[in-house]
Amino acid sequence: MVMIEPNGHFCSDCAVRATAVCSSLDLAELREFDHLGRRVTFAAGETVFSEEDITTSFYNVLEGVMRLYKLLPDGRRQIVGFALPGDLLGMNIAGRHNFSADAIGAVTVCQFAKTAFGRFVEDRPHLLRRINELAIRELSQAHDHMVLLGRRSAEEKVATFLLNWRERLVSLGGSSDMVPLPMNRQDIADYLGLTIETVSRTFTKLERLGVIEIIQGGISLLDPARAEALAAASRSYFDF
Amino acid sequence: MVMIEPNGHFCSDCAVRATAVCSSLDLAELREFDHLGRRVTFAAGETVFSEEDITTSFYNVLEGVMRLYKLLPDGRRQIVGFALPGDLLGMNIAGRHNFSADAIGAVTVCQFAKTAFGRFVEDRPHLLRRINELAIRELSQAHDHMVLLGRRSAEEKVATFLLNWRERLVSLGGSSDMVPLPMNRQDIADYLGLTIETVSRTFTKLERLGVIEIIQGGISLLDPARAEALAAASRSYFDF
DNA sequence: AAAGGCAGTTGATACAGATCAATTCGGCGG
DNA sequence: CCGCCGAATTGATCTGTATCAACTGCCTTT
Repeated sequence: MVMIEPNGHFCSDCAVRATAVCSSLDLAELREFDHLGRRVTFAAGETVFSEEDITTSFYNVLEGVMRLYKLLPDGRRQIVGFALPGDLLGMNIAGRHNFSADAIGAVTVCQFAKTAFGRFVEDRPHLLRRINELAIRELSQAHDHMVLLGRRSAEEKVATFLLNWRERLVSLGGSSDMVPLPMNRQDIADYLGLTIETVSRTFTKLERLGVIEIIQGGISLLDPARAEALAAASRSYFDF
Repeated sequence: MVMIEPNGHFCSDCAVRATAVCSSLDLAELREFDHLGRRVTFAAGETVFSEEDITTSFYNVLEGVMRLYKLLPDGRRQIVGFALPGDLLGMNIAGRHNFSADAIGAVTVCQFAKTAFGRFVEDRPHLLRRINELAIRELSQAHDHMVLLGRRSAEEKVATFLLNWRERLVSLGGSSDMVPLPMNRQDIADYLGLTIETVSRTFTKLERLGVIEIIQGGISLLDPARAEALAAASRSYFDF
């Protein structure tokens, strides 16, 4: 973990300015906000915080991808989400994180001391409303993911994952046919409630079907419509 | 759906006063709040709102149990949660519910028009903070449920469900050995990502093990410690 | 360029839980 | 009290995914 420029950075030219929590702040507030956060960088594989830890900070992801996960005592892991630039981490009840977070590849976050951040939010209901909005959006995504985990087949899971991941990257300015997958197969398996072998086989199957092409560090989405059809729970491609 | 006493009720003697959103309101605010909500009753099996519906109201559960679920186009169902007295429903993004809600047995809710409720919240940050707290608590529960759906065996799922359900009922003043199950086996199956037959077999198994006794409308928890052991992911009962 | 190592793929087999099919139980109307 | 009907249970069998095991390919180190 490396801290850079404790205060030498300005929110006004931050990359995630438009999408993150801070989108609800005006210029005067932003200037104050500058002094609250500090940029911190984590190397690939480093743990940013652990499930049992007492929450002392909020984190705003600026660059990179993180895996958010929970472990069972015997080592089984469920990844509850991947965090991308603009995502806010650290909201919790009872003062403890409810999942762990690792950097996948290098990650830069904007870290806020919980107390200072709390004071800042105190008399800014619009910021609180923005935080609430983010929490509810996440809750909604969590519900969608429950459907996937509880009721979808391996093929549907993988196709859905690829499409959703692509959509998130597109909304951050990514291309729509090349889909980078910075996480490894095990991460994908633990996200989808599958084993690494099943994920691998399903990728291969989708490739054989001409839906995707497996390339270094990701996939190329050859047939998005077909992928949608495989992801959806419709009985067949053309039934209505 | 039956509306009773549009305004003849008082928040100050509401059953869920202490646990619901309204716990953050003072007496003066409560008096104002009286005029915002109206009590509405739903019969067993009635749908309170559907996933596609535009959100026009918030609902505060006063009595009864609701199932919250999402459907796939081909009819597969995932129950994302059960709502009990004190729970707040209707928080959403983009103005649409993100799941459907049915009454299991008779249900009474306190219904608020979204616009009026929104105005009331507007200049009451403490209420907003309370709502945020509830949203984050639900998000945390959602994460726990993802672990269950993605990484736990049928036996662990059922044992975990029974313990968690009991805990919720206890916190509402229920007894701790008799656990009523107002939902049917299909509901439990759709909540746990299992089939009805697997749920039934697992209940029978737990009964054979002497962990529970299956009784009308619920179970009796004979051996809570053993149930905990089955729910947890430890390798064995006594492993170090 | 060879060697080592880890991530990913592929194959063979096992098994938990799904599916299909009766059967039993319990509440309710006549 | 009897017969009906939906919910729950139980049984037999099937199957999707896990598990166990080997192999491949790519990057890294020397």
